[in-house]
Amino acid sequence: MPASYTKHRSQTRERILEAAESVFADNGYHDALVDEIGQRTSISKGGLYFHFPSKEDLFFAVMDRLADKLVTRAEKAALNAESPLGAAEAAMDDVLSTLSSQKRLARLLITQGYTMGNAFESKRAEIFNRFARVIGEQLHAAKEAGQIREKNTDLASLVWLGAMNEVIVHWLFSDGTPPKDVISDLKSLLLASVRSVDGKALR
Amino acid sequence: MPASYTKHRSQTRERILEAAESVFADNGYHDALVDEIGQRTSISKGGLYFHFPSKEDLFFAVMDRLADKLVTRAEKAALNAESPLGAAEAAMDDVLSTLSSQKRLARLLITQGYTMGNAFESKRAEIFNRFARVIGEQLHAAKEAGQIREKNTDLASLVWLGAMNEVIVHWLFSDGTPPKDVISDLKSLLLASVRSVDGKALR
DNA sequence: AACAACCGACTGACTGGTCGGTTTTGTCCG
DNA sequence: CGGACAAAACCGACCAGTCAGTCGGTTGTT
Repeated sequence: MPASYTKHRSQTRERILEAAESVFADNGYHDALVDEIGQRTSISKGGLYFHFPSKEDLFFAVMDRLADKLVTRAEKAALNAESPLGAAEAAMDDVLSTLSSQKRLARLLITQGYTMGNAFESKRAEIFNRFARVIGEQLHAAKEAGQIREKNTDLASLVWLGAMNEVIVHWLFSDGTPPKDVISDLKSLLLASVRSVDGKALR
Repeated sequence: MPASYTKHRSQTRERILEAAESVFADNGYHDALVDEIGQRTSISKGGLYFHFPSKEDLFFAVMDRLADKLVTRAEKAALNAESPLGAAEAAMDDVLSTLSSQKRLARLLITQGYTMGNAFESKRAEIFNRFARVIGEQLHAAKEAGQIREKNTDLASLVWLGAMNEVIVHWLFSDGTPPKDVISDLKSLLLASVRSVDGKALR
C-alpha cells in the first residue's frame, strides 16, 4: 500500500464528507439520496461505497466531523475568558453565534439526524454530551470558585444546552428572527439561573 | 346519513388513534407501518384509509390529540396556584411528571415526529408554541405583578421549554435516571433564571 | 503485474396508497 | 314485521415508485 495512495484517499474522503454534509443538511438523513451525494462529488455510487461502507456510516462521519469543529471552536473561545463562569458564557456565545450564521449546519446538527429513526438516538446523545461537557466543566470550576449558587452543575449544563437548542430550533422553524438579537438576553437569563446571589462576579 | 352512524364512527376513529399512537411511539413516523396499525386495530388497510386520508393526516391527528391532553392538564394544574409564578411552576411540574411516567408518550411527543422529515417542522413548532404559551402567559402575569426580573418573558418561556425538553431527552436517550429526581432542582434553576433579586415571592 | 479507485446498470426488498368487491347497518314502506 | 334498498364501513390483493446496496468490469497508479 504505497503512501501516496493514502493522501489522495483522504482528500477524496473529505470531498465526499463535504458534499454529504450539504445534502444531509438540506434533506435530512432519510430523504437524502446517496445518488445526489454522488452527483455533487462527481463520484459514482460505487465509488462512494468504496470509501464508506453504508449511508449510515457516512452520516455519522459527517456528524462527528461537524461536532468536532464546533466543540473545538467553543473550547478555544472558552480559553480567553478570565473566570470559569466567563468561560462557560464564552463557549455558549461561540456556539450560538456560529450556528446563527449557518442555518443549514444548525438544522443538520439539531434536527436532521432524527429522520434516521431510533438508531440516531445514541449519536445525538453522544454529540450533545460533548457540548454539555464543555459547559459543564466550566460550571463545575465556577462552583469551586464560588461564582455560582447551583450545586448540580450537570443539570445546569443540560439546562443551558436545552435552552440554547430551543432558541435555535425556534429560529429554524418559526420565523426569520436571528438568534443574534436574543443572545445577550439568553446569556443573562442563563447566568442568572446559576449565579451566586451576591452576583459580584459578573462577566 | 343516519345519525347513528356517526357515533360508531367516532368510536372507531378513537380506536385507530389509540393504536396509531402506540405504533408511532414505538417506531417513529417513518418506520411505523400502516399495516401494523391495521393489525392492532383489527381493521384492514382499506378500512383505515376510509377514516383517514393519509398516514400523514393520521399522524397529525395523533399528535394533536396528545398535545390537547397534555396542555389541558397543564392549564388545569396552573389554576390551583396562588401566584402567576407559582402557576408557571405548577404547569412545568405537571408536564414533567406526566411525561416522566410515560416514556413512550414522551418519545412520541418530543422526537418521533422528526422522523417524518421536513414536513414535521411546522407541526412541532405549533405544538411547542402551545406549551410555551401556557408558561409564557403566566410569566407575563408574573412580570406585571413584579414577581420576576426578566422582561423578555417570551424568551424566558422558550428557555423553560427548552430546558424541560432537554432533561426529558436526556432521560430518554442516555440512562434510566427518572426526571422525577431532578424536577425540583430543575424548578429552582428555572425560577432563579427569572426571579426578582429580592426573591420575596417564593412558591 | 498487482492493487487501488472508480463506474453505473441492475436488483431486491419495502410499503403507502388504490380499488373493485363484500359485509354490515340503518331506514323506509307495505 | 320483513324485506328491499342505500349508504357506510370494511376488506386485502395488488400496483407503482423508491433507493440502498451490489458486482462484474474498467481505468489509473506504482
